[in-house]
This record gives sequence, structure tokens and C-alpha cells, in this order.
Amino acid sequence: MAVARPLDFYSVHTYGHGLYQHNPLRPSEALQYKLRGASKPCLVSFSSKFHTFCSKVQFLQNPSILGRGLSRNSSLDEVLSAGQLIKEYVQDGNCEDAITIYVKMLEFGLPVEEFRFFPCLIKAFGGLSDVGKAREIHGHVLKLGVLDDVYDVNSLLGVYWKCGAIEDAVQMFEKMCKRDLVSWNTVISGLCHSGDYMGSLRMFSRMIHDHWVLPNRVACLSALTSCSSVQSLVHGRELHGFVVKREIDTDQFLVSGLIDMYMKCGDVKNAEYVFRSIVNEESIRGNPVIWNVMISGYVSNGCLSHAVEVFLEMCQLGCHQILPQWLPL
DNA sequence: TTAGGGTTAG
Repeated sequence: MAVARPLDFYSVHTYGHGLYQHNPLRPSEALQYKLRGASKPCLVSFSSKFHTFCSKVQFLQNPSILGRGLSRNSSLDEVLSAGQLIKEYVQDGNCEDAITIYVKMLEFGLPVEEFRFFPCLIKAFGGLSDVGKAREIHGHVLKLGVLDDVYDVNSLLGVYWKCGAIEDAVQMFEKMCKRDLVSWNTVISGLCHSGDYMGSLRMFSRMIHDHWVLPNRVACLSALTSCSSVQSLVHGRELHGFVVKREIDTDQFLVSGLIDMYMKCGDVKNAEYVFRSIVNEESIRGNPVIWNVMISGYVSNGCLSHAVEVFLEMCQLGCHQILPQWLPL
């Protein structure tokens, strides 16, 4: 069966893509059906490992949970407990088990409309790196009507990027009626990671000029990576000015990003300027990455004696604790 | 609640 792309998911007429297309079941039923019937690679494996973690969750083992004899309040408590557990699993990177718990909630007929952890659950699907599964959870939350929340849409956007579904992600972003800083950062970083560096920089510019949203350090970091990758000194310098103006030029990640950008663009003088203006700061001095960026930048630009000088300076300043990683003694 | 990180080597 052909799977329709979720391009027009804001329309009430388009609930039925993918999993739910031509499917008369309710979303929870449809998801259970799909998951039970799925052949490998299976979304959830009901292995012995599952029973181990299940033992920690009383409500999953309680037969009374099967929907009968439960008051509404106790059902809500179960939904809350399940949500917290899902959150924990996702934080631990245990995405499959997090999804399993949600599937159990559906099986037991818990009122998932009351579930308050959809961003977390959606994020778990990103860990599967499977665009088909991403579309399934998309259809599911769409039908539940929780996609009005920018947190949920942002999470879904992140899932599409993680799955490498660039078109889906971009089109989803373009159709978002409400965007926040995280939405912008997600798309800028997504474009950068997918190799569309100029697209990422255009998005950065559009964010400021067309939408009056002020980029934070996260957006600047992605944009800097894009500048380095395409060796665009013009954009890099512009970005440097922006970072200074925003007074975030002492951020350690941005400092190393700026030095790296200048070095990759062959502008050794400006890399030195950034490095020297910050290296006396106590917090910066102990950061081995900044020294490494500087030394490797010198080497890649053919400034070998400078590389040795900075290396010795680093040792003299008491950064010798990182020496064992460096010297093949 | 959601996004998000820098270097090198191989």
C-alpha cells in the first residue's frame, strides 16, 4: 500500500495517511494492530527484557487496569505514572521500551488523551531512525489532536530530521502556523547536518530578517558550522559580528567555532585574534578543545612552527594534564 | 515538555 506523505497534516481531511489510511479503527486500535502485525524490523520487541523492566511498573501488571472497575482518577494516575516512566526511558536513550509502555497504555485502554508527555514520546521515535515509524506517530498524534502544541510539532520536526526525511521536515516547518526559537534552531541545524549548508545560512538570515527572531547560541553554532563547511569567510565574518553584538562571544563553543571557521577559511590572523582575546580567561585556558582547534588550524594552514609554539605555550600554562592524550610516549 | 555543541586521527 502506498504511503501518502504527511504534507497537509493541518487539514482535518488528511488524518488518514500511512498507518490510518483506509483504516476504520480508532488511532489507538490502529496503532496496536499495526505494531502487533509488524514484521521485522519490529517497532517493539516483546522480549524477556520487556518483562524485566515491566516488573518495575506495578500498573502494567495489575489486571484491574484492563479498563474495567477503574475510576477515572485512578486511570489518570496511571497515565501520569506511565508518562514519567516514558520520560525516564527516553532520557536514558531507551527508546524502544519507552514506546512499548505507550503501546501498553493503548492496549489497556488508558485515556491517552490525558497523556502529557507527547514531546518525550515523539522524541523516542527519533531514536528508531525509521521514517515509516515517524509517519505513524505523526498520524497518531494528529488524530489525537495534540499537534496544536508547538512542543509536539518541534519534537516531530526533530524526528523527521533524525530519520533523514529532509523533505518532510522542511515542508512541515513551512506549514507550521506557530514557530518558536526551537523550531528555527531545529531546521537550521537539520539543514546543516544534512549537508545543505547554504540552505542553513539562508534560514538563519530569514529567521532574523523576515521573522524578527533573534538567534541564540544554538542557532549561531549551527550557522558557524555551515560557514566553515562552505569556507564562506564573508558569512563567517558577518556571523562573528553578530555574536559580538549579542555579547555571546565568550561562549566556549562559539569561541572554538569561530577559531575553526577562520582557520578553515584560511584567515589565520582573525583566528589568532579570537584566540588571543580570550585565552587569558581562566575558564577558556583549561579547555583543551580550543587549544586543539588552534594547533590543528595552524597545521592545516601550513604554519607548523606556530603550531609547536602554541603547543608549548599550552604546556607551560598548565594544560599538561592533557599531554598523555597527545604524546605517543 | 521540544532544539542544541566545538578539534584531531583513522
